[in-house]
Amino acid sequence: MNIGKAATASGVSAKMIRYYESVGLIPPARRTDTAYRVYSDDDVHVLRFIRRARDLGFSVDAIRELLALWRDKSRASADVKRIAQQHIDALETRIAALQEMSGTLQRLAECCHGDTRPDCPILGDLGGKP
Amino acid sequence: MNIGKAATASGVSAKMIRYYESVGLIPPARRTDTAYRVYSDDDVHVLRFIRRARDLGFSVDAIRELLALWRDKSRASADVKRIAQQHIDALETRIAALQEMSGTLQRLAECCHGDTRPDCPILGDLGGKP
DNA sequence: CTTGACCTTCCCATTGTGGGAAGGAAGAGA
DNA sequence: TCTCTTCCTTCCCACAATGGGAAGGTCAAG
Repeated sequence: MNIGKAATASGVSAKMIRYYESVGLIPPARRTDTAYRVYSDDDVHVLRFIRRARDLGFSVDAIRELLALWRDKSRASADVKRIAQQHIDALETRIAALQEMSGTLQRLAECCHGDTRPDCPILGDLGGKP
Repeated sequence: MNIGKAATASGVSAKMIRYYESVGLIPPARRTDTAYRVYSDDDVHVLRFIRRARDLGFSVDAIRELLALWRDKSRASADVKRIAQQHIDALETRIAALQEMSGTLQRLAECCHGDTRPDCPILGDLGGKP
C-alpha cells in the first residue's frame, strides 16, 4: 500500500512517517519504480506501535529502544520496565512542576478581586512585592 | 549597567534578554556609543517580572499582555485574573494529559515481571494485543 | 600595551509537527 | 488519448524558548 493508506491505517500522518524514516526510527520503505513508498501490514503494525508509544509521551529516542526490544524476542522484560519507569519518573517530574505553577497561580487568583479595580495580587507577586 | 549585570541581577540570561528585545517583549535598550546595551534598575525590575512569569509557565505572548496590564495603572484586575485563569486551565489540561499517560504506564508496569523473561504487558499493549 | 573579561551580531540545534510549493504519477471518465 | 483529480515525491519554512559557539570589537586593570 502507499503512504496515504498506511497513514490512515496506522493513525500516523504521512508527513510523520517520512519523518520517522528520515531519523531512522523505521527503515527506509521499499519503493516502486516511480519512487512511491510501499508499506506492508507489518509496517502498519510497527507504525501503530509508534503511535501508541507517542500517545504515552515517549520520545522518539525512547521509542527507538522500545522498538528494538519489541523486535528482540529474547528480550528481558526488565529492560522494558526500566525504560517505562524512567519515563514515568520524567512524567511525574513534569506533572509536579506544572502542579506547582498551577497551585501558585490558583492561590494568587483566589486573592484577586477580579473586578474593575486595578489592585491585583497576581501582578503584585510578579512584580516582586513579597 | 551592562547586559551581563542586568542578567545576573534579574535571573534572565543575557541571551534571553536580547531575545526578548528582538521579539518586542521589552523595548530596545539604550546603547552606549560602542553599541553596548545599557539597563536601569527599572529595566531589571521588568526582567524580574518576566522571569517570574516564565517560572509560572506563562508564554511570551501571555507575558506581553501581563506586562501591558502591569504598566497600566488603571487596569481592571479582572483582566489579569482572566489571563491567569486561562493559563491555569491550560496547565490543568496538560497535567491531566500527563497524568493519564503516567497512570496508563504505571498500570502496565505493575503487571510487568521485570525479570529476564521476555513476556511484557507494556510491549504487548504497544503492539496492540488487546 | 597586553590580557582577560565582557560585549556585539550572526548562525545553528533542539522536538515533533504541520503547511505549502513545484513537479511527477496513477487512475477514472470522455 | 486527453484531461482532471488525487496522490505521491522532495525541499523549505515555521513553530517556542533556549543554549552553544564563532568572529570580532571594547573596556579596565596591570
